[in-house]
Amino acid sequence: MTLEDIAEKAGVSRSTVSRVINDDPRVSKETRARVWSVIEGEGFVPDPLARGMVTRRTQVIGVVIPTSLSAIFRDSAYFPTLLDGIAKVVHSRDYGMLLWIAQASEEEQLFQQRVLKNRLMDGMIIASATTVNQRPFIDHLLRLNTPFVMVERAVHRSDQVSYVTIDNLHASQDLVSHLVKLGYKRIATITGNLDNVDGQDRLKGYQKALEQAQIPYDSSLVVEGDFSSQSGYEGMKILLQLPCQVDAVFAATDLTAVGAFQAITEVGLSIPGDIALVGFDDLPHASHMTPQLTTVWHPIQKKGAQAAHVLLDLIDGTLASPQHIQLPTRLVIRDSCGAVKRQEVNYKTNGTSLV
Amino acid sequence: MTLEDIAEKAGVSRSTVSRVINDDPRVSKETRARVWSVIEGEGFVPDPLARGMVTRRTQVIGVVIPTSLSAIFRDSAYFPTLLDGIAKVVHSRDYGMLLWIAQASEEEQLFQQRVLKNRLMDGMIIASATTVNQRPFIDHLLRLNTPFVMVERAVHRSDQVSYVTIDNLHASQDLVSHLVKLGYKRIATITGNLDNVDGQDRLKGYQKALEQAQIPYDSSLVVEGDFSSQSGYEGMKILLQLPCQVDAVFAATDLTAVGAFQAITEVGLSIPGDIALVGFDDLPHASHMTPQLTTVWHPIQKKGAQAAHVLLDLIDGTLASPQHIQLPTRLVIRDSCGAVKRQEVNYKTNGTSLV
DNA sequence: TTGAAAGCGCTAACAT
DNA sequence: ATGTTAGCGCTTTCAA
Repeated sequence: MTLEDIAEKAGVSRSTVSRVINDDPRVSKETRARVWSVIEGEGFVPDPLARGMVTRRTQVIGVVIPTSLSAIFRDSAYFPTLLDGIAKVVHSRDYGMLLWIAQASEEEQLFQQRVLKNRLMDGMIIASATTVNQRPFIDHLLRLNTPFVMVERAVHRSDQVSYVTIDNLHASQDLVSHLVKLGYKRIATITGNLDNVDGQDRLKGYQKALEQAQIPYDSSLVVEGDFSSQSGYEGMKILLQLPCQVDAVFAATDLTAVGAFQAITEVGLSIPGDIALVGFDDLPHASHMTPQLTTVWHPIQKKGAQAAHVLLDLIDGTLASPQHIQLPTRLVIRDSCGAVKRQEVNYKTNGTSLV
Repeated sequence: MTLEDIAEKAGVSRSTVSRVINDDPRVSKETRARVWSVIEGEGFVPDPLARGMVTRRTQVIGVVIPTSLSAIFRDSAYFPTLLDGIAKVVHSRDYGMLLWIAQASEEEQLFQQRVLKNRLMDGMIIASATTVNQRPFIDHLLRLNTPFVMVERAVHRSDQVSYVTIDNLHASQDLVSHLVKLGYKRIATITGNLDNVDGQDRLKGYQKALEQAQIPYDSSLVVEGDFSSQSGYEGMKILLQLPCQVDAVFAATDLTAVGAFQAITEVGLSIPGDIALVGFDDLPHASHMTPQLTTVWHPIQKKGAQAAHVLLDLIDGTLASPQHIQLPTRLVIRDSCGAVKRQEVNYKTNGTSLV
């Protein structure tokens, strides 16, 4: 079934059918109605390949989840939530979504090549990247003039790159300041992946909070993790061995907090009695734990949705690059920081908006 | 950059370049080498649209996550793990993956139409469906002769449909039989979505285990859920109100078990002391809980990988539909069923293979 | 072993 | 308001 077939059945030329399909005003009411009825009757859908060939548009965008973080994809609700937000917008604007998930075993470069080689995409969303490896990738995209949006603060060529993010630094700073205010003295942190801007900024926030409270920075209280729960578990083991007793821990993500939680529980210590624990993200994990986790909520789904909107607008030409969007976050105080005792707290009712 | 450009630079015709790219043997060694060097030198990649236009192949498959379960997508590691398995194979076989996630608010029919309308896919993987709504969808796919694979036992036109699944019925039966053997008398279940075959089969397994143990079936011990943790929470609340004391609960998925866990903990009861709790899936949740959850492990990632292989083979013509593949499962006995006390158990060392 | 030419199904410029 | 025509960049006959 082609345009030609429809044209014949409707007694018009194929250009007229094309015009009807593309809502070209230069078609009479009667013709339009007649053609539409044939199209509907036959259940005709124009071939996207043929159409793409001439318009140079595929109505497909790519969503890239790179090596460094694809393992986290499975264990945390972060990426699925982000994808959900992206999908919502992408589908409503009649686009498809080509998903690229890097394999753990694979060279990052090979992965990038595979993605870059695919010419089916009108643009792409980069759902996280390392500050080092993103460079050649981004340079390539810029050179090809492919529209793209990052879902974190761009550090490389940031003046030319669009992104949607949150203020990781200040959100973390406020979270750690909250611990300071509660009287904790030996506050440790298990960081995220420090190749990643989000990880870097969360560490900076921790440092700033201590600095502001005039607590001297102690590098032995900083353990490098990678956003995974395993790194939380192992990081916490290290912190528990320290001669000086740690009294509070900031895990760079809720998933990491889950790992730390397990390590703390295993040695028979209690939260927050012996050690306070806070996370970041407000994933479902956070409210399913006992005690419930104090954390930073941020609009993950909306982040995805915004990124999709920006990308699609960039593709449409409605918007010009670069767009730098920062979404608000919120400190969610629950039980694990020791601020509230024996009382259910839910961010919906108790959230303190800080941004 | 087109074939023509390469052809000119290499001093051959565009058909020859096409032959080189497609590994046609009818090209001399010398010509082949010369053409390749130009291709590489220019970083040329043939346009997939133009190519697809003539071959009727896009090197893209669709992965469909329908309405009924897209909410779960965010909260459970199930779909991400499945996607990871699919991606692994799909990418290694040089295919792309168009992801279709239904929106909660959206009509199921509209969603199906959107997916069906996209003619960019060579085939699709249906990652779960309701037994009712899958019918028109599957009929349509069959009519169009589109290759597709389901990731659950097909009930509609199963003789013509390929699928990759596990034996939900016997796995559940063995799990509940395990509870019976431990001496539990009033075993309840919070089911999965009963519109879904996996949910149905897990309930049937529960019923069979009781029947085999000659425990009379009590419908008040069966609460209908939908795979979500919230349904576990709410279902457990109902079970806790029952006049007769429930002593064990089979949640149709680990996520549901997490919800039930919370409800049990909230009223001050202990697991497994007061109530035993078992789940299904062996998601990361299961081993992160305290006590760790007794559950059924199944190869989710492999299920995705197999489905992808079958689909790609179907597209290649290497395989003929229908393929019915059943993957093995394993009962994972941990602490929450009360079989083991104060001792760490990991399925890697203690898993009892049942299939 | 290579080249010339037709054509996949559509859009868009041009003609009427 | 509608039809005619020329491609988009490939693969694939058919000829040589």
